[in-house]
Amino acid sequence: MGRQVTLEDVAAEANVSKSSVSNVIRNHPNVRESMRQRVNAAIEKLGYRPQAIGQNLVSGRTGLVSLAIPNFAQPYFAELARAAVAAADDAGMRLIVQQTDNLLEREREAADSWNLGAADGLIFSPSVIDDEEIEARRGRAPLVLLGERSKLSSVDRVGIDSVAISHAATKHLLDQGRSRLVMIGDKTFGDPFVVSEREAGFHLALEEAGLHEAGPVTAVRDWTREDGARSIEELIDANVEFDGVFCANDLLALGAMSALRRRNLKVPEDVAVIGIDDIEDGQFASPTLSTMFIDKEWMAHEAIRLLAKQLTDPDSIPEQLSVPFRLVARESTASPR
Amino acid sequence: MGRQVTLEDVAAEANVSKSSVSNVIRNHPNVRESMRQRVNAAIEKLGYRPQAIGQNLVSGRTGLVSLAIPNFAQPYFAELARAAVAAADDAGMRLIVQQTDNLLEREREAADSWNLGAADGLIFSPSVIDDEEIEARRGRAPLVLLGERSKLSSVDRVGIDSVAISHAATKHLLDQGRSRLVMIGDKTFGDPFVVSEREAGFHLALEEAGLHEAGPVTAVRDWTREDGARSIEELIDANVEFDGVFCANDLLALGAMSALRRRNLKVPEDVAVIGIDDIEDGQFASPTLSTMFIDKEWMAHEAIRLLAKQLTDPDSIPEQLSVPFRLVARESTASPR
DNA sequence: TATTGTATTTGGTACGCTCCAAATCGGCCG
DNA sequence: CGGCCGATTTGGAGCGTACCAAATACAATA
Repeated sequence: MGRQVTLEDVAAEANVSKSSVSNVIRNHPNVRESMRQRVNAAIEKLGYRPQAIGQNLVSGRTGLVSLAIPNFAQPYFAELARAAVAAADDAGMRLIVQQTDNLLEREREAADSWNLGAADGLIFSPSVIDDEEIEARRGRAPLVLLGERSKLSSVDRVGIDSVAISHAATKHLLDQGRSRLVMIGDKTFGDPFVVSEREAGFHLALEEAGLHEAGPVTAVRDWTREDGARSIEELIDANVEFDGVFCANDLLALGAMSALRRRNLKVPEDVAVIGIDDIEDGQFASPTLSTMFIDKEWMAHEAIRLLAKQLTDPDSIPEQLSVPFRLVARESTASPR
Repeated sequence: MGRQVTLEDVAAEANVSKSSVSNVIRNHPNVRESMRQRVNAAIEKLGYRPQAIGQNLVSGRTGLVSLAIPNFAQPYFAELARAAVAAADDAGMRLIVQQTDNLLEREREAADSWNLGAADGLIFSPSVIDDEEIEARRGRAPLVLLGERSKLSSVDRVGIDSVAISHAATKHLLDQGRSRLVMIGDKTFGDPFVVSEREAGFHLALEEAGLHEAGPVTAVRDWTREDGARSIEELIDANVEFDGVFCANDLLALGAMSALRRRNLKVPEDVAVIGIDDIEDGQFASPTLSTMFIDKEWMAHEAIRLLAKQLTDPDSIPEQLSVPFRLVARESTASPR
């Protein structure tokens, strides 16, 4: 099978120089019409397609950005990925994807500048690796972190103010008249920083309400439906009494609702449930799930913007942003009448 | 800021030739220990990282594969993407992602060999574009199609036997004692081939059961929860009587269940619902959703295998595979007692 | 027609790395 | 100690494209 057609082949076919072909392709202003036609004819005839590799070599850029997130199938990240692909597209970039599965080793690989491969930069949503290590492993390539806020001010970051979000979610439960609250999702596994922030927000709201005796916070392995369901069963089996559940994310909340139903507890009559993320499932769950909306499109858009900024100006000053959020009250936290 | 460190810089630092540095990096067998150490020291000192672009240029390969699917946020595709990323990783490849949003124009771009960019090949799950056009637009680059079966035998394809799957799903509803069936999801929008296959399976099962008078099949714009919900409301508003709903995918089914609940119809007591895909949500829906399991990991794995095969042998004979599936009966189709 | 200035075209080099043939090294045998 | 041979190392030629300075073509002017 014939090898790839190159610029040079086209030049030979059209009896012109490589440069002229290049000029036509990149439609350089000063190209005579006759030249354009001759070259285009040759391109057509040979079925030539510019090969990105060659272009990249010259420019030193590939237009590719690496996106490293824990799990593409998890709705929050799936929605984030969707937004990121779209945002990258708008910016004329493409995404190379990596999945860390919340494994430290995989996150290390992702953070390691060794593994950038062809990408011009990295957008990384870390889970278990800590900031210092990310900082240590990053090369000189552009890096944008996604997710929780961080003490690190040397890196561009599109953050989530988990304390404020959790506080608002918990306060909503309290406002709806719930007072015996539990939280699902704590710091035992996963990103220690995230969960402690979410837990902090939870406790903060309880204290503001004068509930100094905090409800239990259950540990989960991952933030999945299974874990949410299991947590509820453990609480019930331990005879914990509660009328409100704050879940560290919507997936846990959906799992929790599923287990509550299995144990014949009615949501929201017996127990109110609220999550975080506002994934689409929540709108169609039964009952519909109250949650904290997080603007994933904004996150993706800003992440791409920050990356582009670094690409343009490697010495730009890092920004730390905080994503917009708001309460979305649905059936799962309706007041018991 | 200092530019990228190159192989040549390392060679200069270590006082050896570029070739030797290259040998050490690619750990060529015949390299003396002293050489290895000297070079590694220099690499360490300069913080050198091989730049993929250079390697690619020589090999003509980037190790990147493009994955084009409609929507990363849609659970079926999210799960497929997750599996694909993992499978690519196992094969030492990485994925560049594209999202077509079921738009013909975007699918054309994806299919167009122009847009392969740095990728060595393309794994494409088409939705609205037809086979002939894909065939016409593909260059010589490796291509693997995902999704429905096709008449095209000139392309590797990991197919879904939609007729058989829909037939099995519909038969399950009938087996559970339902007889007034409707189907949600038809050929008006989206991939004409897919839906007509799914519809064909539906009708086939009805005819086998002697129900020659087929139930209505509602058209949907996309295959989303919203569309599933709207379809149910339209059916009810049109006073259609039914005790079983076959949905072309799980998302439609989840939307349908949500609307049924809103209209005070009990699932499965009043109406049984079944979907296709076995997305994770279904297990935690209320009631849990019966569905047809489709092995997405197998699909992803085979797709990568086929792509690798084409990369190895460009003249290999195209294969058309059919993904394994099976019925997963859950609460939503339990028999009314 | 010679001249000048502008519009086009072109040759050649650089990009970072791999690979291969040729050169060099080092040890061993006679 | 010279000669050999296998083990190492090295120079240099690409890989496909962009860019730039230099060369050439063309048109208009004197």
